[in-house]
Amino acid sequence: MRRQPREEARRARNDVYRQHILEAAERIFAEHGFEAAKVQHISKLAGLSMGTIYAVFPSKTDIFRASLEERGRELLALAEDVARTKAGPREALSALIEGYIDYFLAHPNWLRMHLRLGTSWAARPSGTDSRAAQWCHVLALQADIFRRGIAKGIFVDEDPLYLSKMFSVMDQVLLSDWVAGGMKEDRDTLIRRLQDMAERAFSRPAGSGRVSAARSA
Amino acid sequence: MRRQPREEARRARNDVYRQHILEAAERIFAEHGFEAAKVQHISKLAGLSMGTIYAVFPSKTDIFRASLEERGRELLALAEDVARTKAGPREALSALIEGYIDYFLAHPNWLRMHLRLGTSWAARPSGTDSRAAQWCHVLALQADIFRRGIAKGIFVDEDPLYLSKMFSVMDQVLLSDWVAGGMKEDRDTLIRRLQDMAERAFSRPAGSGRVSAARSA
Amino acid sequence: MRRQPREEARRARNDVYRQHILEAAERIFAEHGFEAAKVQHISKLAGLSMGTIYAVFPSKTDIFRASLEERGRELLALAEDVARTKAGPREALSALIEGYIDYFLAHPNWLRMHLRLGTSWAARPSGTDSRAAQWCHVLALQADIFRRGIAKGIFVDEDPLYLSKMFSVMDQVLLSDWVAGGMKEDRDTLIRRLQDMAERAFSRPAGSGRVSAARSA
Amino acid sequence: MRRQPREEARRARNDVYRQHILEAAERIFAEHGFEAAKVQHISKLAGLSMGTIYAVFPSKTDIFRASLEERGRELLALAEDVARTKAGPREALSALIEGYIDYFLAHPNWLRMHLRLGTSWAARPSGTDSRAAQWCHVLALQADIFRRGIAKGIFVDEDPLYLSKMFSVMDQVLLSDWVAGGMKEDRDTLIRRLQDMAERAFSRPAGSGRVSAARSA
DNA sequence: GATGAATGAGCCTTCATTCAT
DNA sequence: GATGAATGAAGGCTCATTCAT
Repeated sequence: MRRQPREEARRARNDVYRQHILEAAERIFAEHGFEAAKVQHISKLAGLSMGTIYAVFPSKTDIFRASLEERGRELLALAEDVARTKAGPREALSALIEGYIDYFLAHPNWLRMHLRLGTSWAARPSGTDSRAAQWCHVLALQADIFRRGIAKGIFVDEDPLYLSKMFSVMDQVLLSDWVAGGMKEDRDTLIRRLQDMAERAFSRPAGSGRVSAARSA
Repeated sequence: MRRQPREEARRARNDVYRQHILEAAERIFAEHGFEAAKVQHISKLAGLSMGTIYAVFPSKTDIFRASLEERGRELLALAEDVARTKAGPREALSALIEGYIDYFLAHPNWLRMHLRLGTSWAARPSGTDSRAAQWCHVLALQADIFRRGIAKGIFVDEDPLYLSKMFSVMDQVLLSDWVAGGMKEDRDTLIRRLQDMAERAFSRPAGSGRVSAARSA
Repeated sequence: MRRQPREEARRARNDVYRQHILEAAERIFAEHGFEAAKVQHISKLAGLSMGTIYAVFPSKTDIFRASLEERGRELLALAEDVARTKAGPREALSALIEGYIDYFLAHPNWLRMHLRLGTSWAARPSGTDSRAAQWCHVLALQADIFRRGIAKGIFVDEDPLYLSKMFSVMDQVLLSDWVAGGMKEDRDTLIRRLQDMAERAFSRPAGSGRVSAARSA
Repeated sequence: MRRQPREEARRARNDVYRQHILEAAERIFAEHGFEAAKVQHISKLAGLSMGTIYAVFPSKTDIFRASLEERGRELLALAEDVARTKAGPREALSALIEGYIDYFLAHPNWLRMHLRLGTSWAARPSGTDSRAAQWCHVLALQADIFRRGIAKGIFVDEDPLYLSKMFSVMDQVLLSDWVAGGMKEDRDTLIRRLQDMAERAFSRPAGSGRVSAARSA
């Protein structure tokens, strides 16, 4: 029973280190990419010794994975939350947009790191890692929203997963464009721009189906 | 005059090697990314010795750059051609879609490699290399098409560069989705899907013209 | 104030390594020459890992240069000291002989390494490095002693730089002969042999030149 | 019997190649040193293909060795000739000086290559090769001249091999100084300078020793 | 427990040597 | 016989990981 508090203390300290390391790592990974990033740099930036880093994470790859998964989990939770609470597909999409943009604004390094990966929305990421599974999960949740929207005639009749991927990259392009442009626009402008784009890209054109199709050709 | 044919032969052989190496390299780079790709692997896949590889390319980095630039140049030429010959913004966009899809279908590994980079449409690509400049050029050409379309009231009134980036990733997502799905759809289906998506995403919604246009200007 | 000792300790350890590596390297370089010497060998001989070697010296070339320069600096200091303190050219030469022999006896591997270079007293050493400049400096200092001796009618009327080079190789031959012969003679014998040789080779023969020649014998 | 002429022709052609390659090699070795010299360069300079080079010499090392031995043999022959024909030690030394200087003036690249080795007069040259043996032979022949001179009271009473080595480096320094200075002095000046130096360095000083000293002056 | 110096496996690149033409 | 393109073993250097303090 005496060991309990000590164990707790250890765990608490470990968690503090964990977050601290992840933040440093994200910045390094964002700036150099996985391979070019040196654990030494992470250690320096975090102000922790190599030993401490390796006491918390078994390997460089694990740090990377952890970052991807941890943030991914948060995004996933966000998507799940939206999927659970928002009945209307349009409202759900709108909520996702707000949620994602807020999240990325809060974690710009992770955004850059994520953008660097590029393959996120591609098929088979190099490692058969759980990060891919996670991302698939996010895409699936989004796809589900699209599926419901398609069924209701709100969204265009395309493969929901395809729409889901399109949605994700739109999100990413918007933000990467924002990063590239010096992060000048404010949150609401970003949200509106993405809302507009999504509205256009995914909404079934008025009167489409049957008749008006002739006009769109 | 006797030396001429020999020199030509050498050059011809060198070009064959060059293409052969680039193809092998693109596959390796596509699968592992630049850093994790080992020249040894490229050499094995190409069925050529290290020495031969290094007789054609001075370094691993040069192979990478060459691939990016060579293909990039072709894509750029394509975009320039479209920009020059197609007067109407809508026709130009349509021609780009056909051109890109045909090109990527012919070079799937390069597509994957390109997708891996991810940063193409992001701000500051890792190296201050000409590849970035090239990509910027492509984006600028596309942006010009959008600018003309916006001026004519055909496309939505958004930053043309932003639209240009969106267009590029849509292209890439479509194709990466196609790769992920086992390359089942045929060319025309792909083109139509992308045409539809672009039409929706970039065309000024019917009725949005006229009145509100004044405000947005 | 706490960091001071740690920093000092690091520096001290680094210096120990530095000397240790240089000693091992000198032996390897002495035995194989620069190109044929493998860093691996140095590492093995020093009992240090590659990483440690490269933590102290940035490159193989730097190890070589460091050795040449470090010892060269000591020799240069010796020559400068002699040039400064000894008024009479003959005493100066004598002091140089003692100094050099003592120095080389203390650093036989460096002697062999230096002998290998061979070009020390030749025109254009391979690298346009400071080592050449250093050696030139030593030769110039010696030449100055000869110049003064020539002016006083003590030394033969030849190009001082030529005499300086001759003097240097005599030194080297004596010692290399001593190394080749198993290092049997003691310090004083070596010094006497070189003194005698230098006396004969450089002193103005009796009766040559004017009057005072007689006194110089 | 038909094969004989063909065999002879082959041998003759081979000899022409051999000399041609050696000359090119000497220049390359002189300029870059053994390790840094590339067989490719030798091939280019000689205007012969790699295959031809390797048809004549089994390896790069063999080219080097051949050059050293071939020229060394000529020098050895020269020394042997002098040793055989010149009775008086002083005349012999004088003849050697003329012979060496003429030889080196005729083969400046070999001189530079030889100077680069540096170890000629050092103890144990890296390879236990015949070149060392050869050089030892030259040194021994010279030593014999000195021995005779010492016995006659003409030369100073020092180890003849030591004197022989000293003589060799003096030769080399003189020539390397000449090379360094832009090869301005003419043959006779060089010979006189070396004669003077040798006379001073090796001759028994007047009045040293008893009787014969008078004669030696 | 924390440190950071030490380790050494692994990669890019070169060049002596070979062999198909 | 001559060619020179192709080969691949080997070496300099880096950096993820460990362990003595």
